[in-house]
Amino acid sequence: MTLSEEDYIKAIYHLGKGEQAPVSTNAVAEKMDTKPSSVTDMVKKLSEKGVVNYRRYKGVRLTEYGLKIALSIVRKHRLWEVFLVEKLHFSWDEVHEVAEQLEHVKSEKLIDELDKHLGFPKIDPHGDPIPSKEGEFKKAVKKLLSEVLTGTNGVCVGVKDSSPPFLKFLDKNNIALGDPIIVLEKEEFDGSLTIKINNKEMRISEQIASNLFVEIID
Amino acid sequence: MTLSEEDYIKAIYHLGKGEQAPVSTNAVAEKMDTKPSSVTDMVKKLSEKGVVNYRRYKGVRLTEYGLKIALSIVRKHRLWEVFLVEKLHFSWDEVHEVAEQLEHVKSEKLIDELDKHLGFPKIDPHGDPIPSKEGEFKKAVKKLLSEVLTGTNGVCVGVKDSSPPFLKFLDKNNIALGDPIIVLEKEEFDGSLTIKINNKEMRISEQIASNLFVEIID
DNA sequence: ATAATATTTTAGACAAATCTAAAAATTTGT
DNA sequence: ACAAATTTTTAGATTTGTCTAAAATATTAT
Repeated sequence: MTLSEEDYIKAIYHLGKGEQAPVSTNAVAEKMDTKPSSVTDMVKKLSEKGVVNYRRYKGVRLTEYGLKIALSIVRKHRLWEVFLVEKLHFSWDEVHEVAEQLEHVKSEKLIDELDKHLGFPKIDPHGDPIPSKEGEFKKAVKKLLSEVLTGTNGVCVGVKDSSPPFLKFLDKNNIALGDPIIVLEKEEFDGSLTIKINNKEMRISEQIASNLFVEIID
Repeated sequence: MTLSEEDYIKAIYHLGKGEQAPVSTNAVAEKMDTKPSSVTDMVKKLSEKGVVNYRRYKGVRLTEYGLKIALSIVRKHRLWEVFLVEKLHFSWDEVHEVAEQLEHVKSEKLIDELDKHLGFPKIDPHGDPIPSKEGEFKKAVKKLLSEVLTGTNGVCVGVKDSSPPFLKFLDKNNIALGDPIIVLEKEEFDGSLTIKINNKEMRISEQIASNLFVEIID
């Protein structure tokens, strides 16, 4: 697969939400910042290679083979994102464009070893799940922080209460959307939590925890 | 710079030994596994961009600007090689083709942080020096292991005594050419050394050390 | 149902990087 | 020094991925 082909496969995958729905030429063109006619050309080529099913004017869908390729690219992309954040101190919003380049590097051993080096993470810094080598992955689920089990890894993805005092609290404590979070301990007595966020441990009250949404792997 | 341009720049750099000597079209073609006519075309383009000096039939040389680019590519290549060996357990002979891909990833922060993550190494797993961000680097020097200072990082590059018993000894102890080596301690009494090789500590006699050449940074 | 609108495809052109075959310049051998 | 051999360049073609403009198909609104 060439660079360009891989980019198209990924775009079709992401637009296909899961995978099934056929994706329109225009949608792909917009996502890839290119022209619909270019998409038509590429999609024909991918179809000949057995990567997508395509009928003219009817949109395009990944085949099973194409889905496998897409998942392996997504896996690489997300593992590299974890690497950049955990090992190289990138912030979660800086990683995308670099991972976009790294995901195209071809070496099975590289990815296997990177996975091991990172401790086989199941979730990336944006809270999205990382497909296994075999292309399986769990869906991410949104829960209130107060409802997750001790030991859970997740990512902050939203607030229930968006009042200024609460937002100010988050800001003051350096908690931002997209931050990875781990629940280390739950205090039975008052429902307060010890969490690790941005590599810093802190304790938060049940009130706070029940107003913060996190995305976790089910 | 495109992928292809970067590959040509690197080839011209390596063939130029240091940098100065003009490099023949044929030599570049052979190194890049392409045809001389393709080299001529590319070299014209690089010349227009100010990367090389080129006069037809006279060969090609990097400009100062071109040299800077070459050194930044070499720096990236060698830092990735260190990463692959030290963090991902690649052996020194597996790293090249993967580093060849990684070296093209564009992100200044990525390389700065990688450098930091690796502890600012000065030498790659093949014993070649790593240029600094500013494009400076020390020359590698070949010495007998017995002559280097405690704490030195180096790479096995040859033997003085190539008799079967000595080679058998190296083999039995898993010491091969290309292996990275660190001198941890020198025993004054008998001149024996404690070294770390292949991530394993071992003690070797002065006799052995004075028959093994290592490449180090001066 | 059909006209207007929007989407998608086709046809033909272009730039980048490569190739082959032939021409031009350089180097070598005597 | 000059013919032969070698190296290098030119000219023209090819492939990949893209583009524009026009034609074909599908969708929508009345």
